[in-house]
Order: sequence, then C-alpha cells, then structure tokens
Amino acid sequence: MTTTQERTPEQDLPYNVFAKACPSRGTLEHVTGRWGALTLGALHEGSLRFNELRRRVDGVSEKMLSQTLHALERDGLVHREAQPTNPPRVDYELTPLGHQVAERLLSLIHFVEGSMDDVLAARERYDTTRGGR
Amino acid sequence: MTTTQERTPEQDLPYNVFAKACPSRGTLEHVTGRWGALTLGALHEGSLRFNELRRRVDGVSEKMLSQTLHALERDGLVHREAQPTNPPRVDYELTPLGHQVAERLLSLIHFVEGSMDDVLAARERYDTTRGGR
DNA sequence: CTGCATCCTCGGCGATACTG
DNA sequence: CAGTATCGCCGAGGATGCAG
Repeated sequence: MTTTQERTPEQDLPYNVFAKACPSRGTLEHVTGRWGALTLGALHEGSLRFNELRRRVDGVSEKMLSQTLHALERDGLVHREAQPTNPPRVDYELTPLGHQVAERLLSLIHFVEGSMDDVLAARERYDTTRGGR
Repeated sequence: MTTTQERTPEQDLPYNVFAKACPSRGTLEHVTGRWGALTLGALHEGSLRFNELRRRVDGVSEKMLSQTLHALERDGLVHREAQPTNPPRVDYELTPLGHQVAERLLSLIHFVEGSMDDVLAARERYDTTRGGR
C-alpha cells in the first residue's frame, strides 16, 4: 500500500494523523477530545483528586471523567496514585509527557479564549450576511 | 454575573473554557474536534478545494467535511472563495486568525506524532499490568 | 470519596440520492 | 465538481444504583 506516501510535504515520521489507520489519530482524539483537552489543561496546574477535577472541568459527568482519565493514563499522559486510606484518596497528575502535551494544548486554549471577541464578531457577520438562515 | 469569578488562578479574561456555559468552549470544540483539527492542519499548507481537502483528511465524509467547514467559516477561521466557473470551483483557505490557531494545533499534532512510540509503549505496559483486562 | 455496571436517549456521522 | 436533503444506525455520554 502506498497510502502513507500520499502528498505530505512535512512528513518523514512513521506516524501521520492524516492517515485514517494511523494510531496517532486515536491518541490525538484522546488529547483533543471534548473532555480530554480540559482534563489535561486542569491537571497542568498540579495534581488533583477525582472530585476536585470534576469541579474544575465544569459539566463533565462522573462516567466521562473516569473514562477520559483511563484513556489518558493508558496513553501514558496521566499518572494515577491511589492511597489506601479511609476514606479513599486518589490523586491524578500529569506525567512529563503529559505536561508537554498540556503545554501545547494550553497555548491553543488560551489563544482561543483570547480570540473570542473576533470569533464572536465573525459569527455575527456570518449570520447577518446569510440573513439569519 | 459572578459565574466567571470562580477560582481560576490564571484568568483575567472574560472567557474561560473550563466554565460550562462559556462560548469559548464551543469554539474550542470546533477547533479540536475530530475533523476540525485535521481540516485546519491540512489547510495550513495552503488553500485547497473541497475534494482535495477530502483526500487529505483521510476518512472524512462529504457531509462531515461540509459541516466542519461551515462551522470554521462561521467562527472566522476559514475563508471560502467560490468562483462561478463551470465546473464550479471553490477554494478554502485559512484566515490570519485561522493560521494562528493552526500553528498551535500543528505544534500539538506533531508532538503527538513524535511521541507515539512512548504512547504505544505506555499502552502496552498498561494493558500487560492489568492482565489485558 | 472513589469508583464500576446498567439502562436509555439523543445526536453524530455515514450512506445514499438529488440539484446546480 | 460542489454541495444539500433525508434516513437510519450506533455509540457517546448522562442518570441512576451499587460496592469498596
């Protein structure tokens, strides 16, 4: 198959997210996914416990957070530290790799936040031009 | 409203993705979404036509690409240029804002691609440790 | 408090067909 | 080629309940 030999100017790497079957696409989705991005972002400040995290990531359900954390832990981006105390206490923190990912993610997040005025203006223009349809 | 006054250490901005109702969260999802990220990434190299784009973003359906492009255009990240020729020709290209977003996105994408060996190793370890369950 | 498992719904998304 | 409209599936994801 020449599928990985398409027309990707900047690629010498064995992994390519633009290829459907590449495993990197799955990881990218864990990272950029709805809850993945926010979870990594929240954890970048320091380790947090499950429910602390749940508060920080406003709107996430228990199930989704749990699921997200598992995926990130499996990918080696998050470290889970369970302490056998009572009541149980579990801390989640980024691995070094996770921190590097989170940095890039936060750069994007902050940029988007800082651009919202432009985005909102663009939307208005778009909606108005098209007659609100 | 005091909703934006929670406990966000690094925030002085009016927008905060960690807040459920903040419009920035929607935009972030357009940008980091499954097809949004790849579309912006592909467009960063230069303008592309609809079906060219479809080829570059391997696996995207016509409908999803169309939908994705509309969302990004509405947010002011992509510019659509239709030429009334026959056969019809439509070019998509990033706006300046779109380029800035794409840069950050690509930084993340490339990092993830470059880390896949580590990620895959971590997965193996995770799966093995847990007895493949 | 930290986690699973189960149920159920809603909408993302692909396939197909049609228009300009 | 560049889209839009419609249908239908399947899986993401929320609500609830139970265990350690």
